[in-house]
Amino acid sequence: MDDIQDGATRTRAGDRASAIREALHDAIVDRRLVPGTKLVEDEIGALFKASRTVVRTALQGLAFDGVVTIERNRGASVSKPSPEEARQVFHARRLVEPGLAAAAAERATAADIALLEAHLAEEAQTSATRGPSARRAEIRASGDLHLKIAAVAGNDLLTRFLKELVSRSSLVIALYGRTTVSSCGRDEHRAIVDAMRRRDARTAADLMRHHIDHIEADLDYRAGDDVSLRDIVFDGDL
Amino acid sequence: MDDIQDGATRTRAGDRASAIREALHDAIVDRRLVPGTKLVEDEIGALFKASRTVVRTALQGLAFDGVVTIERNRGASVSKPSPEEARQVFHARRLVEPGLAAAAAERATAADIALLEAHLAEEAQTSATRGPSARRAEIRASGDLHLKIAAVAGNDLLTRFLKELVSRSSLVIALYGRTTVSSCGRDEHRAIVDAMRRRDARTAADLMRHHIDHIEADLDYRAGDDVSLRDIVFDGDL
DNA sequence: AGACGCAAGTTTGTATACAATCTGCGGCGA
DNA sequence: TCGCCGCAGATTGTATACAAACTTGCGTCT
Repeated sequence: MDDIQDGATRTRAGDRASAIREALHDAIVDRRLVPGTKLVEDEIGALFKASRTVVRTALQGLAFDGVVTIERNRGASVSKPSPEEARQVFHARRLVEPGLAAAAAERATAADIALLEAHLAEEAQTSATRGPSARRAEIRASGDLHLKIAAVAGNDLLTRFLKELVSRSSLVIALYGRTTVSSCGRDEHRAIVDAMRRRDARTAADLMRHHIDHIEADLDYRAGDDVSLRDIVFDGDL
Repeated sequence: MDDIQDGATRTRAGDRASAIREALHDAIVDRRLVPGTKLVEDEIGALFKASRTVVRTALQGLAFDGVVTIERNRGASVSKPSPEEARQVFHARRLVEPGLAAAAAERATAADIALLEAHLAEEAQTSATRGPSARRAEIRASGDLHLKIAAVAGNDLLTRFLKELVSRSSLVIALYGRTTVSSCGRDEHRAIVDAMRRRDARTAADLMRHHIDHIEADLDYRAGDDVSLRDIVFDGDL
């Protein structure tokens, strides 16, 4: 918890709580803050030069996003989704995203497609680069495409919900991901966008479904299926 | 804003913010608080004998649920979804609920079915009763069945999301509903539960889709498509 | 008479003070 | 030596005080 301030989208002053919230949110989905990290109100307040009052509202907002967990009298920490929660995240994505992809395929304008293609190009570029910050950019970009598709579909509620799902996915992958990244294959992304350009809603939905299956296939949920502890202590893989 | 305190599920002391939040949430979906009502922090604080601090967190929570809108320096008020938002709510429900119904049909145990049937019985009873409070109970119950089905499907994330959608639907119906209630036909509810007992996921999903269509068909989105005012003043229906 | 502007009152935004709770360490006793 | 009790530090929960912003109504000027 050191180089966070930088990432803050220095939004208009006045909504400082939102600024802090976004900065922390970014740090979490980027995995600069790993699951389990304690988030002490005073520390964050000092970091952003804000009183505990505004830090608190920021943390509460993150708790609603599901990326932070608040326990009474225990404070806030970066969420550690259980395997069960992780499964539910992907179940929800399988249920929602194909429909979103189909809707996007039907509604996409030329400008929308251009935006998505630009995103693919950017993905290709960062994946060529090496280094930890490039890798972070890659992780983030892979989730961003899903959000951009949702935006094209044009339903703000579903977009917000998917944003939550993608954020949680980032935590899940951090905890249970086998390979550190790879996962969100760029080829699959390209295929989905291609289907959209062809206005092929059915195919876009199918490709999206498989894509999500592939992401989840890279996970290994054995890591304390109940509340862990027993498995962790006596198995010792981790 | 008078007889709210009563409805408060006097939950365990300690989480007073949640108690206030639930009480207000109930009051809103019950339409005891109509869209547009201003929610002043001091008033609510006096009502619940709590400081503005806890009232604030409660209101922020409701804002995340989407049933309350907070404008900077303007305070909180019960949300007034625009026709566009209303359409998005039902679009989201059409996308999510059939899949939820299918999942519920596959997973439902005998106990689950019994619970849903009990709910149907209760619905039948309250719909026989007259009076405003019975009508309120009916409105609430009709939404509750959808949530119970989601609970059977066993995905907490989707259940939470649907809870938000149902709450917003209540506001939408309050604003754009043609008939005051009727809408959520009990017959359709029964048919859905029947399909679940038969483990007929496909039919359950189809019935749910049609059911949602029927609910939305009872709406009339012409009612100030932009920001109203002009229409309201010069049309005078209301 | 109408419009503009100022000032009082109301309401929210933020900071800070105090109380309650939890955590960890050290001493005491078996 | 091990375990339990209790105190001290740290951290959160709640209340309150003060500052900033908005709203409203009145008075004055044109």
